[in-house]
This record gives sequence, C-alpha cells and structure tokens, in this order.
Amino acid sequence: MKNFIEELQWRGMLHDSMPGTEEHLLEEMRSAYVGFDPTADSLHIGNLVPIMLLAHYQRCGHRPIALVGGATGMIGDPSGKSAERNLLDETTLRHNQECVKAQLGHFLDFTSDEKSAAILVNNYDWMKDISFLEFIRDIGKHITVNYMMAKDSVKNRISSESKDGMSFTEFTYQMVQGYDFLHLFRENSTTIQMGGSDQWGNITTGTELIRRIGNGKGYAITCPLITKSDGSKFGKSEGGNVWLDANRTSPYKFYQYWLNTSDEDAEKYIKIFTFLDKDTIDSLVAEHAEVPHTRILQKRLGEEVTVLVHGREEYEKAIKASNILFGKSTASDLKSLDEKTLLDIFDGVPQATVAASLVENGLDMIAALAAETNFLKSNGEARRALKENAISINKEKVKEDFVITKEDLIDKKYVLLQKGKKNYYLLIVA
RNA sequence: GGGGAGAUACUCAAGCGGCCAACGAGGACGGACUGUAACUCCGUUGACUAUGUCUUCGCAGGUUCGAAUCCUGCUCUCCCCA
Repeated sequence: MKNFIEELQWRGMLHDSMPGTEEHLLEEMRSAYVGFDPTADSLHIGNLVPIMLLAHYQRCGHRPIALVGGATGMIGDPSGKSAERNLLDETTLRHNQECVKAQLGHFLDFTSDEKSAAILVNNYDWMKDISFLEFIRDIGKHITVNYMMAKDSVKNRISSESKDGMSFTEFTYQMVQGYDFLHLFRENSTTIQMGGSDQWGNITTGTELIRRIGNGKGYAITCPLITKSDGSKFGKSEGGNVWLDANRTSPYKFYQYWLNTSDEDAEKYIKIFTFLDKDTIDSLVAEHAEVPHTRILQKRLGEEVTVLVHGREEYEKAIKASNILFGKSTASDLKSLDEKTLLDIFDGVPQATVAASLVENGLDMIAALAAETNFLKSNGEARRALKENAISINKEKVKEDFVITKEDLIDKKYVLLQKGKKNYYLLIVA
C-alpha cells in the first residue's frame, strides 16, 4: 500500500488533513469519496483537481468513490459564493449526472475486479426518500445551530457586507452533505472525505455526525485551491470554462490551454494533473530549466492531460492542428490535408459559406472578409486590416488587391483566412 | 422640499462657437521582436459607394452662415442643506 498522504505532499496537493489520517490509510484499504456538483452536463478542468485526488488515491491501492451530488446540487453549496444559487430541476440533474459519470470513467477504474474498483454513487438516491421530519429528528438533533453558524461559509454570508442574506435551504447544505458522509460511512465503510480546502467546513460537519451518530471516526483530506501565477482564474480562457467534453472545448483548444501555461504554473500543474512519478518530473523540470524556450514541461503536461481526457488519437490531432496553426506550415501543407482532418483542425473557428459563382468570378478581399462573411465588422475594418498587413489567405500574406479564385481552394471548397496570428476564419464555397 | 455639480466613443477623461470623427490614458486589435510567452518599440481603434460623404458628444427642441461647445424643456447620476 503506497503512502497516499506522502504522495499528495510532494505533488503539492495536500492542504490539510485530520490527525491520524496517514496512519489510518496505511493500515488497510480504505474508501474515500469526493463530491461533484452536477451543475452542467460536463465537468471542466476546475474539477480536475478532485478527480486527480481520487485517481491518485486509487493508484495507491485504495477505493475511490465519486459522489454525484444530485441532492446537494438541488440546494447549492454556499461555500465561496456570495449570492443565492439557482436551483436545478431533477430532469436536468439526472442528465448531467449521466454525463459526469461517463467522464469520470477516463480517470478512474470502475470495472476492475480488485476491491479497489471505483464506485459511483448519487446522494439523490438516499436523500429523496428521507422525510423532512425524519431528517430533523434523526440528524438535526445532533448538530447545534451554534456549530453550524461557526462555519466560514455561513459566517461570511450572514455577518459581512453581503446584503443578500442566506436562505434556510443553503444554510442546511452542510447538514445534507454531512449526512452523505454518514450514509457512506454506514453503507460502504467510507471513512474519508476529500475535497478542496473550501470544503473543510462541510467535511467536518460530516465527521461530526459520524462521531455522534455513527459511533465511528471519519477523516478529512483537503487539497489547495488551484491558482495561476498571474492571478487570473484557473480553468478559464477567453471563451469561458475549459471543459472536459470535446463538444464544448475541442481537444485542440484543450491542449492549447495547457501548452500556454507559464513556466511556474507548468511545474506545479505537472505534479497535480499527471501520474508521472517524482523522478520523471524532477528530470523534466531540470531539462526545462536548461532550455526554457523549448517548453518541455508545457508540452509534456499538455500531452499527458490531453491523452488522459481525450485519448491518444485526439492528442495527435491536436498536435497536428497546432503545427499547422502555429508552425511554419505553408499553403501546400494545407492543401495536403484531407477534408476530415481540415475540418477537425478548424473545428470551432468562425465559418461562413459563399456561393461558388462568387469565387468563379474572383472574390475580392473586402468581400471575403466583411461584406459576404461578416468575419470582420465592417468593410472599413477589413481595409484597415489589409493595410496593416494582417491578413493571410491559406497561410500567405495578401494585400488589398488580392482576389480569391479557384486556384486558392483547398479540397475544392475551403479557403483559410487569417487575421494576425491567432484569428482564423474558414470560408466554405458551396 | 431647497441649493450645487455633472452626463463626451469599450472604460477613464480632455474639449466650452468654426482648424472636431473629437487631445490624452487604459483596454482591444495588428506589425516587429519572442518560446504560440513576458517585456519593449511601432501602427490602428464611428460608418460608407473613401483625398470625399454621412451619422455621432444623455433626450427633444431652439439661436446661428456654422454647435460637443450658447439658450429652453425633459430624463438620469452625484454632492450639500432640510
């Protein structure tokens, strides 16, 4: 049995743990769980830390449990929130749970015959049949309001400048989450709950319930909330959240997100988001320090995480796309692509369709950029961009007098327009 | 209720009768540099049938050859006194 706490420590994933947790884990195989909010039909990379927590946990020989918060998701965790949350209806929740379940399968082994096979539970299943009366009599009796009020998540909402106050529903949240822990303790001998450091308060409500009602001992492990060195929020790019679902965030963009992390963050992230062992990471860091401009760390980080989430094949495509978009590729490289790869690469870039007859007669640049396609807001903007030498057709800079003809078509129907380095537009001729 | 200040482009902020599509700063975008980075430098930043034309300076009117600039009314914001 590998020492899980030690593993977390060198990976920088340990924020806090209850006294005795390490010994508890070394004795025998234990079950630990992490809760996931089914607020969307996909997880995003902000959820990746708790996921990795479970994944590392399983690799240390223990049994991970993923708890989908069907019930708690209906209430809304007040931790770190300043306003009342929107509640989700049951149909949406069920749908989201299914999607989340599928994504977790990439990280956790649910199917093995080992005792450490992961399991997935949904707290809605045991919460839905509990009556309010039952709950306040059997559970509520054991926790004082004074205890609940002392939690930061509650204090912040009641005392501070926050004028919105906090509903009874949200106040109850920690009890419901605490009950989950108690339930899993009784039904699955789960003795540990893990989560982000903001979950500490909620977790301890659970251990308290286990102590008072379950006559047992529960343990808590929290990991630091992940940050970025430049202060911006982790997991967000210009387009919003970076999702694990390929339909929401293409594997290419996903890979790019990791590739673009700063040196400092990459060193931190590679420990958290990959399964690479300490020696491998140490030597990668050393190598990277020698030749920082080659970005060894970022590339490896991107590779590991993308393969983990989307598979090797999608990763290869992301690399191919990256080379085309950022490398010194030429028009002939582009023309050598087959249609499917081309569309994959440019999945997600703005597209517009123009009639074949227009190209037949030669399509001038202003029309191609603005009038016919709305890639740019106005003809004036198109002229300006052309004057600034910002526009490329199929990777080659063009001037204002350029005219698109049949010669420029890729696969007889596509033209790649580009403004500056990063803005691509795909023109489809039909 | 009484008195005062203000409303200008994505944001902040000049302009106070013609030289104003409107100084400057930030942001954004582009170019050079670079590690698909940071820094730095340069350029662009209302629209159009483009050395010109049109529409913009809270809203609606008015004065004037001419208004972001002056006058009247309205709406909103801020401050002070009750």
